[in-house]
Amino acid sequence: MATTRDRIITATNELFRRQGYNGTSLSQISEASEATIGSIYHFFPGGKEELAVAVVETTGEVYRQLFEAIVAEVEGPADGIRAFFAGAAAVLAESDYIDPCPIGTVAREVANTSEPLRLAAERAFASWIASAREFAVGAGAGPHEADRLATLFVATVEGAFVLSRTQRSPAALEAAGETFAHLLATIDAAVPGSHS
Amino acid sequence: MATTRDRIITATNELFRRQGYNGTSLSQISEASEATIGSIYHFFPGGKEELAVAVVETTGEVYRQLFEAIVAEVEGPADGIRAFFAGAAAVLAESDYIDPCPIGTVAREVANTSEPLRLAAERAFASWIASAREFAVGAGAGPHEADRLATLFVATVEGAFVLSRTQRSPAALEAAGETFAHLLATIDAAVPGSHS
DNA sequence: GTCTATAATTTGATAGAC
DNA sequence: GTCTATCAAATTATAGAC
Repeated sequence: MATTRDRIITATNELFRRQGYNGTSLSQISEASEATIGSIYHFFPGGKEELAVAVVETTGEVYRQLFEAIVAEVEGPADGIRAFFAGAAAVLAESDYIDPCPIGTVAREVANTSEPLRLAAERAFASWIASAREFAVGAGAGPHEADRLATLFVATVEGAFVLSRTQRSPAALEAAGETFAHLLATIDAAVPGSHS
Repeated sequence: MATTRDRIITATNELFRRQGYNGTSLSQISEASEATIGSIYHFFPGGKEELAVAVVETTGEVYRQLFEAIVAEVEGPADGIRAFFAGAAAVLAESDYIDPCPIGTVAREVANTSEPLRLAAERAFASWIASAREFAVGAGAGPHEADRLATLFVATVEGAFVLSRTQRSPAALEAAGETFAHLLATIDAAVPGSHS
């Protein structure tokens, strides 16, 4: 059975996915989590901002593990990446195009107004990039190429979420999946940066 | 001299870039635009939502023209794309990493709560994709490949904005620029979709 | 077209009983 | 740990004089 703290984080995560940080009120969180405002402040004395940091940290870790699990269970890096984007597209369509990732939304909203939240989002992205970098190295990329591919991968995932969600179509995620699979399959030619 | 309506749109655009839609209040817009709340409702009777639609439409058109101007003045598609991403990185760093594009932020915030705003963002993205598609065709892509590259291009731009802004580093935009220039330079091999 | 005044509601946050 | 009651401030929006 979920603890109160977990219920609050889960409910906030889902509300952020639909409405973002500023669009979600504590009263909504209280109602959705079946916890009183007093309980929320008991677990997160810093209020909404501290709660949001916890949500970003939790989600960042969950998604990092999810990425690693998906690509690990498929043979070959190109097919692993393909499976990842295909899975994301399926989840998005099933959820009626609710944002899969609250971190990107929150980051864009508050990067200039809340430094603790910006840093939490930066840490989450950094952990994804580190994970993707390892994956790229396993696919044959050199350290420099792996850096670049990993950074671009995370950016592409976030961007494809924005587009697919707005268009209510998996097209952007599909385009990203196919192109990235190709980049991994032709890894030496794909990244021209080794001579720069 | 700028009309009151233009001042309101410009000020709102800049506030959305820093704080997003829900994080920006009408009183802030009133102060920044030096127009009273009454004037705002005079020009936008539908209130904040109608104003935001106008901001998204205006910004979408401005950026479409900007993209076309940048790639037109450089020789060769690969270098044109490189110039585009390099320019975006420079603007971002100069502006202390304020979001270059309010549309992506607003789209993510309200895609599930305001259909008029979601549709405005979708139209803006569609116009960019159409412009990029023409560019890809000019670079030698077939119609199918051009569709895919153009969609991925817009997604990559948006995603690189999220990452560069959160990381306060141009790395993501640079990675996107180099990889996209390469994709355009090797256009037949880059998009494996023609046989699918 | 611009202004002030204000209505009605909601916000994030706190205090203190239990 | 959970609850209710409440605060001060801010929110979108409207009315009506000028």
